[in-house]
Amino acid sequence: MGENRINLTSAEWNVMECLWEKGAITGREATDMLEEKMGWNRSTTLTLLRRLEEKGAIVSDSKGTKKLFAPIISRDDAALQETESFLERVYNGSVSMMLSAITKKQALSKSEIDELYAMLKDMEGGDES
Amino acid sequence: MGENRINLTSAEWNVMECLWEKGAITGREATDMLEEKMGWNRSTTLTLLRRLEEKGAIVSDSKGTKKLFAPIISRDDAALQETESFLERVYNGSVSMMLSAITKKQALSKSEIDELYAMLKDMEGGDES
DNA sequence: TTTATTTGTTGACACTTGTAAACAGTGGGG
DNA sequence: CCCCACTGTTTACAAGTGTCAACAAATAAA
Repeated sequence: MGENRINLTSAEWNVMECLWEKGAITGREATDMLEEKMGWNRSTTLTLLRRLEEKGAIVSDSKGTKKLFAPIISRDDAALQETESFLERVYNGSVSMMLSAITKKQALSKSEIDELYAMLKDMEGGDES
Repeated sequence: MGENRINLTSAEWNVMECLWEKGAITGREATDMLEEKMGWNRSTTLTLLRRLEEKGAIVSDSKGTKKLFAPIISRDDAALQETESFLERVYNGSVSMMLSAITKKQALSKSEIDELYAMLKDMEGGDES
């Protein structure tokens, strides 16, 4: 596939979260959810859905009157792309530089630390049980 | 310090990088650097400098004809703020979730892993007992 | 079948961002 | 003293974003 490089705006992320959570939703469900969660006007949500479809992030299936929207790009892919451009822009692409910046200001929670630890151990192949 | 919540755009980051690198620069130096590095027109750089001053990210000192621009916010602070909003938006504020996403697609370099490891060990050591 | 309601489509508008041309003050050379 | 090069200020403009109101098609309700 080639239509990559899809860039989601902040508002669009909120819409996508719904799609990813539900898998596929009708316009009604979307407007309800986002009215609830974000206080958005119906039109706002529908506009965002249209724009998302235009940029190829989702597809819509018009069965009868109602439309069904479903995500094309996965949350992982979207997140990863965001992450790459973010890391590049702010930390010259270095993860550890970011981690260092974070921990300099606010401590990570114990559970967060544990998780990271486990992850790294895993990657390394665990040389230090 | 109270005028926080400064949000830098992608283009503005490039300008700030110069300021952070040099500490303080004249308009001339800035336009030269960014013409070199980004291919920007003189006006573009000057506009960005103005906007950055408007949003309180830098200050200018008009000594005689030439202006001297200097950063107000530190790179660390700017980076941290970006990081927070980014993590929130994309990973629900979870660092480990991000790390996991990254490593799922591309392996971190050995040195990157080592660095992270050291950092964590350091943190953990603090509240061992 | 009229009318009210639901659902989708268009048009709009203010604001931000990226880029730059046009204009203006000024200080040095000739 | 006049003009030029240099530096800074204004104005502009197209795209992108966040938000909706208006309008239209279709359906359910009266």
